[in-house]
Amino acid sequence: MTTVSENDHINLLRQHDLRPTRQRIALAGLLFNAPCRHVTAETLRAEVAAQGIPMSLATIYNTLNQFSRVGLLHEINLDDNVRYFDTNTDHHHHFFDPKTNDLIDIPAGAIGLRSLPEAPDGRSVERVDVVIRLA
Amino acid sequence: MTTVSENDHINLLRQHDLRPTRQRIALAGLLFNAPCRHVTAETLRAEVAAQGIPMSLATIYNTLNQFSRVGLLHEINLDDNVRYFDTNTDHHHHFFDPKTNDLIDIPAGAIGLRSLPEAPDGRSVERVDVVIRLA
DNA sequence: AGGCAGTTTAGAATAATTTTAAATTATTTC
DNA sequence: GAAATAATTTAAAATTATTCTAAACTGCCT
Repeated sequence: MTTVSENDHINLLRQHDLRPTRQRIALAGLLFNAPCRHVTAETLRAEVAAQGIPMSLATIYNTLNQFSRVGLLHEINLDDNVRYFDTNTDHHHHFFDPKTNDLIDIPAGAIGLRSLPEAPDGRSVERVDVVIRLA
Repeated sequence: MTTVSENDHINLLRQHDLRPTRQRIALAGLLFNAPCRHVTAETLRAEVAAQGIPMSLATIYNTLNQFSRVGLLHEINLDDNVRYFDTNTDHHHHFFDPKTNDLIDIPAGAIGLRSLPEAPDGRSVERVDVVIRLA
């Protein structure tokens, strides 16, 4: 009864020193089967519930944070004070629709940044994030 | 006892259909005397307290939201789930230091954006926000 | 199978913000 | 200028998102 992608996810978890527990495998299944997803703890909880998988909200938060920490997810903060998690961990940018809170990925190469200002004093640039807000 | 800048702030408030109450005048004084400030409800509350002005936290939140609504402030959301308010309402970008949560303004002209992707279907671009995250 | 460490869980705790309804204060009217 | 009116402020409760706690559970190693 163990599907192919389930085994992939078990390996993925092991590679990141995360025990492949039932709930982590289920969440990996929801997150990593589609190519690029944007979820919050609540949207993910709704999906989990829709599949009838029993899981506490604390586990969803813990798992999102763990996946983030090991680099399987990327965290984004937008207007509403809710954490979004993006399964696309490549460097990229976003369209954001403030009406629906929808996010759409933009590959890093699709936006050309010319003439970035110097970082202050001894600091360096870690990353440049562009959000194109839609009307 | 009414200072020049206080009268300016009273006019500013009136221009935006906000009654010049004691607390709105005090907050305008703290916010709009310096050229460009980044505050949160809590940092502003600390300043208010330091000046010995009695004011409830709810009023600070209400006022920040009202100033924002009429365009006197601009709201920014960053890593920590706290709302920042920027007294610079021109279109501009930011350096952000995740260690200290400091924000530094970057004038819009200092960043050249080439080749923005098309907005999806019938949507249009409202604004482009660039955050340069420092390490 | 047994034991241990890592996980999950329900529920309490925390943090940021908003709401409520009563008290206060700025404006309007006389 | 004082009374009436409507907007504002306030303390406290409510709400929302998230984290923490300590007990129960489960994967893993032998």
